[in-house]
Amino acid sequence: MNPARSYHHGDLRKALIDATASLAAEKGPDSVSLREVAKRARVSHAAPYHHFKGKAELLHAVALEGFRLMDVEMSRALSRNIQGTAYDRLGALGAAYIRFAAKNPHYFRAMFRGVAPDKAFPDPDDHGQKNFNGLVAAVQACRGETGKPSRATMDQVLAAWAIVHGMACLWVERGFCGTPFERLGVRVLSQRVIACCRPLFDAR
Amino acid sequence: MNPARSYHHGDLRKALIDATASLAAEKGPDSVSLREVAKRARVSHAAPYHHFKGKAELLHAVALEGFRLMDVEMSRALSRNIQGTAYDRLGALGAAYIRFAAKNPHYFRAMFRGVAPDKAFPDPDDHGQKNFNGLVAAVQACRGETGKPSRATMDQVLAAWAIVHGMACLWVERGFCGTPFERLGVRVLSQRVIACCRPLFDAR
DNA sequence: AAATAATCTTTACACTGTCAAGATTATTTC
DNA sequence: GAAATAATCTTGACAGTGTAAAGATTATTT
Repeated sequence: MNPARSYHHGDLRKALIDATASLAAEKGPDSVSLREVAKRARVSHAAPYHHFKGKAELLHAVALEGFRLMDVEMSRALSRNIQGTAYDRLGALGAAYIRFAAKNPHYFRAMFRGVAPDKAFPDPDDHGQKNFNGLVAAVQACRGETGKPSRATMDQVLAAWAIVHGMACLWVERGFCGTPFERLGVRVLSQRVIACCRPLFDAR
Repeated sequence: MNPARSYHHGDLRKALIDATASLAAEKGPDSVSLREVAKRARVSHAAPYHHFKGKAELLHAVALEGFRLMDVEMSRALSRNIQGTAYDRLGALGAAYIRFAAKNPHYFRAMFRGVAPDKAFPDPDDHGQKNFNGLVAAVQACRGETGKPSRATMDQVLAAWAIVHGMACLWVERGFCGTPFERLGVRVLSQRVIACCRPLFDAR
């Protein structure tokens, strides 16, 4: 039997998540409606309620998918830079963060628009945590530190995260409009910022 | 004649902006409806359309008001630190940026949620530009540079902006949940990140 | 005083999120 | 395998939403 044409959809949950993401990519995140998502999945307007408690939970699922995809990209960036300095790897990590946001603004927005406060929905795999641990390890490697991260290390982790997150947000939300950075591409901007911050993490 | 009770409101435009801001502060930015804004201003649900083309333009006006308020705070921060090093002033500027976002998350969100792309609405005073120029000047002062800012200076401007903006976004959107930074307050976090980045801007 | 413009209200419409009740299919139980 | 149960999807309904058009009221200009 063809599951695509049966009364039951087969894998509607994933279809809804994908439809939401693509719809957000096309029309912006604020104009994604549950009904159009359902229509795009060729399903009635109330069908999503059998897989999600409501719109918020669907958007949260999109966010989790985003964290998963980002985790994949970050891991790739690390594995591509095994034969480099520790700072090369940290820089590659940061560049991957920004590149992911620029390439998938819809996912990125879903990930950082009030997702955390709704702790009602648990994170099965917690890719966000994995990303964070990878960042800590990369900073530690730069400082030649092992074991429990020191406070100075955690301060640098905070700084590194803030830098790339700020760049990502400003780019995604068009924050550079009206400034001299307006004309530059993400690649150039991220490269410059990372090079500029090198003395912070590569000290000695 | 009492303007508050006449058929004409008197200063409905400002009342609508304020109502939108306070409503966003209470119920979150996504659940602010034009109709409730109008109700809060004791006016019929279609009255706002005589002052704004639609919901988007009203939100844009809130964003502009946010830039104005932020400009005030940043100027204050500068004037409070006249008798300090150049880096003190830059740090104060950054701290003010983060503090503003933490104290006025609704304004901050309105300012950086796809405001720029709608270039249809002009900015009368452009406080965003003023803020940016202040940042450039502060970085230049740290480097003892005068005249046209060099590329190295602009790179540092980019880095400084990204750092404080990233911190602000992560705090406002609860991005630190699930990390060791979760328990710390904004003040501590911003202070640490600024101190941590000092060698970048205070070099020599 | 009359005419015009600005401001606000009323009415209407399509669209939204959500729920309840019923229809259809899959899975379990005997 | 047949009956019972659960899972999934549909239909219908409701209050709220943004927006537009047309009418009512007040300010401003002529």
